[in-house]
Amino acid sequence: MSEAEAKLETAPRTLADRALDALQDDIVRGVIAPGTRVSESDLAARYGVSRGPMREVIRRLESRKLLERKVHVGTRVAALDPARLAELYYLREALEGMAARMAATAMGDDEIAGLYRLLAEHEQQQDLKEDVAYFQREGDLDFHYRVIQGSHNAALADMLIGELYYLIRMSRYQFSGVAKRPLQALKEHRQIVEAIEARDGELAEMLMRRHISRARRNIEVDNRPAPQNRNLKEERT
Amino acid sequence: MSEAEAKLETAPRTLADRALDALQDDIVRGVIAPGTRVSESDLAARYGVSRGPMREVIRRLESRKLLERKVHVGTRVAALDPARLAELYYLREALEGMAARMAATAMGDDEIAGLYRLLAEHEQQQDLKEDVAYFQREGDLDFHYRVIQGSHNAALADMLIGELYYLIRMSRYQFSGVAKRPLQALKEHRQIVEAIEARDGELAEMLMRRHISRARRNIEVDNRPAPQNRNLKEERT
DNA sequence: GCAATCTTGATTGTCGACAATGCGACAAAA
DNA sequence: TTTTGTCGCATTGTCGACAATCAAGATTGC
Repeated sequence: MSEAEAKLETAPRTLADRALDALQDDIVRGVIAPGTRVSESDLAARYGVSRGPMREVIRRLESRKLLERKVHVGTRVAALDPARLAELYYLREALEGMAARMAATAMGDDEIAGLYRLLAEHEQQQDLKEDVAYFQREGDLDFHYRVIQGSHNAALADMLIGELYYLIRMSRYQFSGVAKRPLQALKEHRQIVEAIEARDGELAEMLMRRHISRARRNIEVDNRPAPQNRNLKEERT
Repeated sequence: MSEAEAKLETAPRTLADRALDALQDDIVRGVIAPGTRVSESDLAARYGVSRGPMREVIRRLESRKLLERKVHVGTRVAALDPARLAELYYLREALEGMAARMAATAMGDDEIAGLYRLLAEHEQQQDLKEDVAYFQREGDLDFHYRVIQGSHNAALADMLIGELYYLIRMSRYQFSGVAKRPLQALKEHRQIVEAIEARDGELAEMLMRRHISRARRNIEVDNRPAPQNRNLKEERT
């Protein structure tokens, strides 16, 4: 499974670590609905630990913005309104753009070859046309993970994968309609890889930013819940 | 004091919160030297709390990368080698570039006026030429804080101010030679503000990125400790 | 003299109990 | 009927004690 995050066996895992993974997974996958109020005791009982470790878990997930806490009141699972999600996509645009730029100069030839192999896999799955949305969902993240890692910037990778992407993954379970333009997205992926192979950092950054910007606009028009004080008549006409 | 982060009085503060602020400040200001090994009991005694709240504090500072922890072994204060610091500046370049872009369209006229006032203050202090480095040090951060807030992107501001800037501030205490080009930096600040006033997001982003990129190159040549396996002769010639 | 093993000390991980705080229900008064 | 004050319960915040683990020094055998 790719969800294990490929941790080294040598790292000893504590009760809190296991509970962290379990709770995080339940939140990301929506097993615990967004906005749900959770109590320390309940969570502790649910994951078979005491309140001590569970408090640690809560603090860590709080700093990852997966939980929201009010002192002396309680904790609830984070809820992503479309506005907040759009904010996150601006973050992705900036950070992954930089990642693509750095990847163009820092990636080894073997890594680039791996990217091409991944791309080929996705294009083949695309031909099969079965469960496209799901494969594309995970495959898309795989692609982005690789580019991020390819930047060889540990701080950048940590911020993206260790903090931002949990929320992105959660949003994909919350708002189901994600991979609506898989063919176009795949083309854009290929363009990005080609720019990286050409060692053209500027181009790679620009393409990645456009790629993510389009994804953002896609979700923005998708869930258009509260047209605040704007008159829609003009557009409709 | 500006260090209080201007929190609302209504937010109740717990023991752990106070200990967090105190320890964080001691780490950022270098009162506890980078790399120092710290034990939970010692810290708990030092800040007058029990080990429970102190463990929470440690977990939170760990996620802010101010502490590094190994399970069953212990915790030590983060040490910033120049390479890691450069990584952080690439993050700043990406994120604050985006912040400047968004600020150009999102900032209100009053906020822009405030930016100009701040700029005027700094230029006046610059004229006095007394303790330039220190003023510039804090003033520089004030400027960047304002642009970040001006983006009106809560997630972006939170990531920059709530996570990245503690490390940046710490680096300024660790590597003393920071504000080596205050006049040039001030000119660049003014350019950025003018781009924001002109509502030119693209230009504001470009200028901010160049501004931070120059700061990065500045620290890179400053502390040049380990030229790994690169031959410097060609560049020197 | 050197290496492998054991023991010891300290530190972290975990747990249950107690104190402090906030929220909601209920009742009483306007 | 509405509002306000009070009470009680549930949840969080805090603490001290016990168990598990690791690092280092002492010991023993070769």
